[in-house]
Amino acid sequence: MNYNHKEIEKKWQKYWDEHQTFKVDIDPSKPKYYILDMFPYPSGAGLHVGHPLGYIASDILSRYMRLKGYNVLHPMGYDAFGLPAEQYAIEHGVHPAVSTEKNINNYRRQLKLIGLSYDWSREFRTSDPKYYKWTQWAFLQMFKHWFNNKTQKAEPIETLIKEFEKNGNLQVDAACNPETPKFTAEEWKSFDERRKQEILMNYRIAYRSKATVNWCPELGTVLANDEVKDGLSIRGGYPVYQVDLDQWFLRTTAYAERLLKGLDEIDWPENVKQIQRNWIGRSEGAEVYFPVAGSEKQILIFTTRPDTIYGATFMVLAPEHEMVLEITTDDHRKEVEEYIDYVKRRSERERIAEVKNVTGVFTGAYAINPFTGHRIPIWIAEYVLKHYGTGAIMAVPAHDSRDYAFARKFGLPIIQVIEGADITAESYDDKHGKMINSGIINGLDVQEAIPKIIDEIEKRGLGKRKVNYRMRDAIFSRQRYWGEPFPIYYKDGIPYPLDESELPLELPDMDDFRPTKEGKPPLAKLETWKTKEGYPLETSTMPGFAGSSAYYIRFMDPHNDNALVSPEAIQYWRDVDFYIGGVEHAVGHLIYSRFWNKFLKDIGAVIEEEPFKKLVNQGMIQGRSNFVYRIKGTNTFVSKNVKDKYDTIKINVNVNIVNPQDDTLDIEQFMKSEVYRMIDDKSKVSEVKFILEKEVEKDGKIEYQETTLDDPQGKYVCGWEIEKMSKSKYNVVNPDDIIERYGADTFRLYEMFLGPITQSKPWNTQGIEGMHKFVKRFWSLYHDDNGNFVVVDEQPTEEELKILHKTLKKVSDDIQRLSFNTAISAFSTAVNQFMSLKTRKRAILEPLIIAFSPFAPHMAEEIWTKLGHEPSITYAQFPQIDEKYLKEDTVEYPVAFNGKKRFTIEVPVDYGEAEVKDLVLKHEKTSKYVEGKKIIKFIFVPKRMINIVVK
RNA sequence: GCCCGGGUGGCGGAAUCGGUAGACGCGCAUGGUUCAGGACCAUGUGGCCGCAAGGCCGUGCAGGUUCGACUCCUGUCCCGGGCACCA
Repeated sequence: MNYNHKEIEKKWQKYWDEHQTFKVDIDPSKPKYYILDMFPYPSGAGLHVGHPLGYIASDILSRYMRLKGYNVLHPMGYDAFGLPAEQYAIEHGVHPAVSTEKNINNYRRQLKLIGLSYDWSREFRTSDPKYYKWTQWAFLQMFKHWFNNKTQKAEPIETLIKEFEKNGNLQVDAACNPETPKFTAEEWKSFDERRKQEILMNYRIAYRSKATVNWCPELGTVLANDEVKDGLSIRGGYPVYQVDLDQWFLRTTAYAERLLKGLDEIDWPENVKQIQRNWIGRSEGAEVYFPVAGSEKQILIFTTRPDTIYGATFMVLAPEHEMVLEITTDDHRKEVEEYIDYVKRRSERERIAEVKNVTGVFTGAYAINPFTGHRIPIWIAEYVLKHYGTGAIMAVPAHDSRDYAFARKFGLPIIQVIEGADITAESYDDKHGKMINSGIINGLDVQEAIPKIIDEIEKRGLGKRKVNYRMRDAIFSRQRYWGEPFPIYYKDGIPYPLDESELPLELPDMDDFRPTKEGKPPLAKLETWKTKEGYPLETSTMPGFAGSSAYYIRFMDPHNDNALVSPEAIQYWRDVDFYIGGVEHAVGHLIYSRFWNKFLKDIGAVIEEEPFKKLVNQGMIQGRSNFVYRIKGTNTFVSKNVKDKYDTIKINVNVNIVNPQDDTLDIEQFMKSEVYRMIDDKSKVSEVKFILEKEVEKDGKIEYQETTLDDPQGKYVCGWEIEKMSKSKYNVVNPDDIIERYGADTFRLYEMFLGPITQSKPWNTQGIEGMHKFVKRFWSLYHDDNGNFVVVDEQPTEEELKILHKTLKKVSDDIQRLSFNTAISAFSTAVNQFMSLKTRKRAILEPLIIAFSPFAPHMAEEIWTKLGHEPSITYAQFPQIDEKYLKEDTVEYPVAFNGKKRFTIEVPVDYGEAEVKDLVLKHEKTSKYVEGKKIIKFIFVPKRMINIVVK
């Protein structure tokens, strides 16, 4: 019998399961290597062929590293809490725990079918109380710590209390709420419990605060900024509004500097680093106080262009700025209040849609420009954001395009302070040029003016140097059911932490998990949601990213009930060496994880500053969609090449009823399954008509003619396009089907062969045939036509050894640089060569199968045992590469004349320039190109090429 | 608008350091095998001219540097992604 993938793959998957082949433990005698896939959110749809791309790549690397003697930690688990399961539950009445369980079982089945070498003993899901105990624990630690800016580290809140008792907060430099009042030790001691807790809350790393948040009424929850796009929720696409609510936050901004610096030390794709830098949004500048005319009040602004302060001709505050109503004069109050109201009602989406239409109103108040002494009007406008900087700006219309547009619209003065710019039609925003009209900095270049003016600002006590970040603290609560409960209870409305001994605080079972009509979380409906003393517990739950923030740590020691991770485990495994996943997590998960890890490092729970040393983003596998064309207003479908004279609409048709070779539609299947979805008047299914096409040759050219169903030459040809693979486009290819037909080994190889791992590329089911052929050819190196094992113990030839060692070298290099497609090419070349040499020798074929085993592990195991070894090939040793066989005796040099290659010449490898030159000049073909010409230069690049310049 | 990627045969892609462009595979063509289809095997396959030998052109486009450019530089077009009133 010949190669039977079904039998072999089943056999070895069972063996791996029963023997726990990939189970790892701490082993100080071996170097560790931690390879992690971004764990999946198990959706009901299961895996399509695009999902395993990254898993297969990391699996090949894992298996390769094992062969190289590393102790490889390669785990898998499930990110199981979150909105989709709950949304599904609400719509279908299935409890999220039930649907999650079902989906996980399906995912596990599919993953095992691919032959992925996970240590399944470490599997967990984030919705398991044993797991989320440690998510809650980490939250409690964040609640009990503050961030000391001086040490750039989290410290226990007790140290802060001690300092308050000693010196108040006058000498404290902490990441805290900017509105925290200053107080002395005496004042601190005089505060009551409520006041003390309120103040401490301003310092905690996990804290509760009223804040303007993205409220999505349709989902009944608050969303993080990265869960909102263009004013709509990413999940569901529902409108999102800005409202003030009490929320839990993580003080991620405290770590802004460390998050930024850390990026320089890690091996991540440059674009992901760039996205994170952008998101952190560091900018240097100054904070400056502008006094309000005729008042004691001052307005603090942030600017990155203090050099242009002499050109500041007005000020603008965010409409939500707390001083707006204080400074507004009575004759402008009505307008101002109306404007604030107008801004509040607008969703972010509307604001974005109207970027070019500048709006704003005058408050009636004036400020004094501290450098020019001029009275400048104070306006409010929605283009100034409450959350960035201080929520107030000095407007320099000559050198800022937004201020310029505003000044032009409202007729405000424009003063140029940088020489040479033409500001008649637009502002000059560049940071180059000489300062003019600028008092003490006149004549300086912008770059010199900035530090000088900041020095002056500081000297005069007007403000100070300031680094500002665009990043905001992460909102950490969701008004939903299916998430981790907070280990927090309320006494007199003040939040207190549960004792660690009470963890995990388990999510109670509920039947109706819809949010209440008033927008209260589902848990608020539970009478029993209280501590044993009867204090009410926090009713919101943690967001989706909570459970995924430290899961990589938990995999190091997944069943430890006494600690997140044991000291021995973290000491040994330390961090993730290789992390692979989609680029869509560039800011969400990957920022939160880095933050979480840094915090855990500060409290001594982990060792490394950065959690993921190397990151790779696999590309997307796109689908090939097919379309049918329906003539508008009818139930008639017209074939692609004859559709142009009709007014048609194209509709995605299920790719499984279209022949991938020529895109012809299976009309019978179509009538059975698809038609109903596509026609307008469902009662007229019986009237569905088709206009087919047939090819006709006319004057030597092929033309398409319309024809009907009863014409045997007639066919319905579908249109096609490369699109994202998704259920709604009916272009999903299921890995189960592919594996059933071709086997997991072929599937793995084909996914890798499609192209570079980081690149997106279309799935093409046609091509897999070629890969299947290759796998069978590989198998046939070891077997005859009747399936007999035919490997023999004979001495290999020099030629065979050369092919083997070159292949080993190439494959080894390619795996290390993640170039799996070229590694497979190398195997293909080698197999072709061994086939024609009829190589049957153990000394060649045994090393070859070891090297191939990361790619096609099932076949490799089978051959390995036939070669007489004990299973499993997993812990075999990667063959030694012998340099001796990589060297050639001769080099084939291309010989070019004036840069054009004319012929090649075979030269012994040890020939020097003089000998090669001699050979080339004597060569019969050379005369043709040098005849009647002069040789100007002879260029010889050893082992590369020869170029002769003639004239 | 700004910031990253990327444009190579009919298709997926290769060329790792400036040195033989198109490896490997799909598809296609021809032949063998077969009652036939399929499977398998062999050969060919960037374009143009040519029976051939050979020649010319060719990595989005236009220039430049170099003995030599897919690779480096300048400009430009197109495609994909990220950010976008961020002071």
